[in-house]
Amino acid sequence: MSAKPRIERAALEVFAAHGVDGATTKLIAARAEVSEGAIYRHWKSKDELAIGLFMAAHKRLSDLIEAEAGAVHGVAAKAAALVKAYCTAADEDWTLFSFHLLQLHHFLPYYQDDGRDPVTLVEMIIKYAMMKMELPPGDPRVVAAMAIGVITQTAQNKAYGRLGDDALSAHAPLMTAAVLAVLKAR
Amino acid sequence: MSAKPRIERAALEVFAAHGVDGATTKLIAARAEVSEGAIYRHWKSKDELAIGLFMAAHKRLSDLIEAEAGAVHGVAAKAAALVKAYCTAADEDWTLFSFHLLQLHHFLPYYQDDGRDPVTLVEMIIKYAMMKMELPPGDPRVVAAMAIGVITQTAQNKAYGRLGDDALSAHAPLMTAAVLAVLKAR
DNA sequence: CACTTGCAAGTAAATGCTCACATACCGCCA
DNA sequence: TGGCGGTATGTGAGCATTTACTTGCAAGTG
Repeated sequence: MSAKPRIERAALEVFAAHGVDGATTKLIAARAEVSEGAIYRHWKSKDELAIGLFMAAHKRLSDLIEAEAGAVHGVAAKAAALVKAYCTAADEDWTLFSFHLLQLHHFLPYYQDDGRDPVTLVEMIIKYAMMKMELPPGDPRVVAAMAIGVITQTAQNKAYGRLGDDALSAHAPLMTAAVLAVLKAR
Repeated sequence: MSAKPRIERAALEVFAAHGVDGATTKLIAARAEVSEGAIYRHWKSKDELAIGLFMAAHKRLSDLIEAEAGAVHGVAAKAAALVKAYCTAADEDWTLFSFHLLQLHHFLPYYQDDGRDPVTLVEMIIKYAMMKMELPPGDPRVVAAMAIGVITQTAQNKAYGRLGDDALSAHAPLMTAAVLAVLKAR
């Protein structure tokens, strides 16, 4: 079996557990049952490996949000779509998702803001809904942050082991109601 | 002027910017305009320094939540108190607060759960309110996470520079309404 | 053969931390 | 008051270890 996917999995787990700076190439190699040199056959540096994994998660989540939210109309449906996007990403690869969640701030300097990150996407949805009077007025940046916070903090607490082993989607109905309530609250 | 407080400030800034593992003792010393050795006159290790700072922030926030929420009655007032506690902590020392916010997961293994962390405190408030039928039933762990997420994600986006330079408390009314909406939503 | 993938041993640089030494501070008693 | 000793504080060169990464070689593949 090829080493590359094994290294990716191992790196993901180690990065999620120890952070990018706390992770060592030795640990990653050991976990993948591969020599350290093997890593450098496929990536130029530890950081390139980390960035690649992070961007994959980032893109996956952004794509899901765009697809789910773009397919429906009305605030309630958009809220449900947002929750569904996060839950799908979390359920289909929890390690990748939690790595993205917990290490976000490490990579902020890297990703160019092409407006395709989750926060900006949600901001735009909210702005549009406010224009159409489907939502009461208010700073869209703050409203977006609060709505996303409902989901991400729940996911974080799950990552911290405070919510048991249920999939994130087990809490989707509750989160959907809460996101919608946040959007409408003022 | 004594070096200890200067080191604490410098460490806080460097930890917040680079993370605990990414921060070097050399950088901290340089920023504090102090020799590296001076750090070790006051702390046994870099980690001890980091843990000390983190715990100070952790305790401050927990104390504020306990005090503010303990002084009022009713769900609406408790929600306002929670927001006020976070805003006070953030406004009185933003560097300390954002360090605590962004590096939380690094210190999770350390703090013994004596039930005095912010999440547990909020969970207990919610449980009690549900018992008294002031809130609709639901998993208190998830409801607490969602309510806190409204505040922490807003703070995180501010830390990421997405909300301008206003104090966190500038958004307190909006956050209070949102937290209350989350608590009641189902 | 050409090319990719993997290994084991190694390298230079960096990191956290120490230690011998210097200086500032402070109570104490003549 | 002023000199004295003990302690707390700060220095910076230096140490052992760890780190990311490299390199020469071998085996698999087509």
